[in-house]
Amino acid sequence: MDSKNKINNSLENLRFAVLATDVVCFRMINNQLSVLLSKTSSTSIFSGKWALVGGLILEKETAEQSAERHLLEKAGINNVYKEQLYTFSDIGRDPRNRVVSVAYMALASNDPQDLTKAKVETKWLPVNDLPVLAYDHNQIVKVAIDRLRSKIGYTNIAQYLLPEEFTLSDLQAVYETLIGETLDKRNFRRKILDVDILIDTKHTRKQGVMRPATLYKFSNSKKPKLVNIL
Amino acid sequence: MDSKNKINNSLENLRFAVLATDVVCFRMINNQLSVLLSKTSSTSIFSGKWALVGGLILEKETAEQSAERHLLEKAGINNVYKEQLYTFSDIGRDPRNRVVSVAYMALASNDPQDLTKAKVETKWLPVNDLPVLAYDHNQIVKVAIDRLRSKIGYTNIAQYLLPEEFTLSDLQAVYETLIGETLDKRNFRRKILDVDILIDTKHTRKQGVMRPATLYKFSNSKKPKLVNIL
DNA sequence: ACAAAAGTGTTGGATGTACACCCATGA
DNA sequence: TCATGGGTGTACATCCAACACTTTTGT
Repeated sequence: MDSKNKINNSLENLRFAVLATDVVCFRMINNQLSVLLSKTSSTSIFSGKWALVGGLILEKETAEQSAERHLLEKAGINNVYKEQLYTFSDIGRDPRNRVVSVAYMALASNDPQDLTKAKVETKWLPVNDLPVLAYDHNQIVKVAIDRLRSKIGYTNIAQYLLPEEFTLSDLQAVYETLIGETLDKRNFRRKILDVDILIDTKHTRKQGVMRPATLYKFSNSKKPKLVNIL
Repeated sequence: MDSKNKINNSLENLRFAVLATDVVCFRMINNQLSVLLSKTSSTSIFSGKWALVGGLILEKETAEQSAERHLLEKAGINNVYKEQLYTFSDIGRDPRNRVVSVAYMALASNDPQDLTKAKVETKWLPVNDLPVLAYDHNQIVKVAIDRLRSKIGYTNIAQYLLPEEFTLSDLQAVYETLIGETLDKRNFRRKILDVDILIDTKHTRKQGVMRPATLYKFSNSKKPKLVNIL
């Protein structure tokens, strides 16, 4: 790469790969961690298999912008928490061409989809019950689950899986599902209230026949104090 | 992307980017966290500036293989701990072409270089004293430092910055440098020995005029138990 | 009055922190 | 014998885990 000519001459050879992004978008459904899938077109080599939402990165967008765009255009999801997960560059991961994919993890709360904007068929499946997905997408989901499980322990990331206002029982259920064990209600409440990241909204929610629960929200003004639940 | 023709016709347009990798290789020098830099060629647009070690990803290699290759070919470094850091895809990060870089963090112990294999001029600089680097490499280094600082708290990653055998004082110094505060010697030793990841090699190291220190090594057989130093 | 989830305190054990002196060695 | 880093124990405070019953509501 010493002269400009050399660069230009070889440029076509160096541009051998297509860039893509895949988004592992999680959401809690009936206390199960669920992932957003989209149906591949019936003419693709994975004809009819389910895949993550994603697609090509365009020349004038960053990987993150591309992930946002695909989430919105394909699934009608906008404005959710998102973080870069890992870049998958195995040579044969797409049998047709070399495709390098920058994967993202996204976390949504209830009912995040505006289906009028969704261009492809999507569905949510519990992560414990996934079929064989297209490409290496099972592997990508696994990496995302590991990341989410580990971050729940030392960050307040759980908030992105909940609506704006939620009960302490809702929050506890998210923790319990993600770490896979039950927690003591009294200890959980004391700890989560002690670290001072929740605000009592003074609202309550009645459901059915039980005593109404008070609703809390996360105080995003405070510095991200760690929560050491178990 | 419905027909094969459409794919082939547009493929050249979709291959707009060059893929590269950049490696943030850390090492402790005189109790300072230091990073490996390489000199850019004097004909590059960053003529003479220092940059991370890295380069293009080739058609037949993964990002990780490419990072390994560049570390070896350019800096003569082989067989070090390595983990994927982040993928940088900002549109203007290389002023000449669109270059998407998959960055890695590498951790080396003392004197990891075989300089007979190093093809370019390199040096190690303390991270607290870096000049303006080429491209967005200052930003990449910052991400790597943040990652390392945070992982030191809940993993045993410190081991990769030390030689095979080391004293407890060596290990404590790595922790102290990375977290930026001093630790109590007795508490540090008790905790690190309690978690049962170190093996007493029965060797000792004398240096200068002091009492010899016993050398330990990490027991990689054990499951990666966490160390909660501070 | 009952069903169902909300909400609430205490105690014993474990863990973490603060702290200062003697030891082994080579010069 | 001195200078240097190596190595050791205890007491107090704090944090964490285990544990069960009362409250509020709608039917």
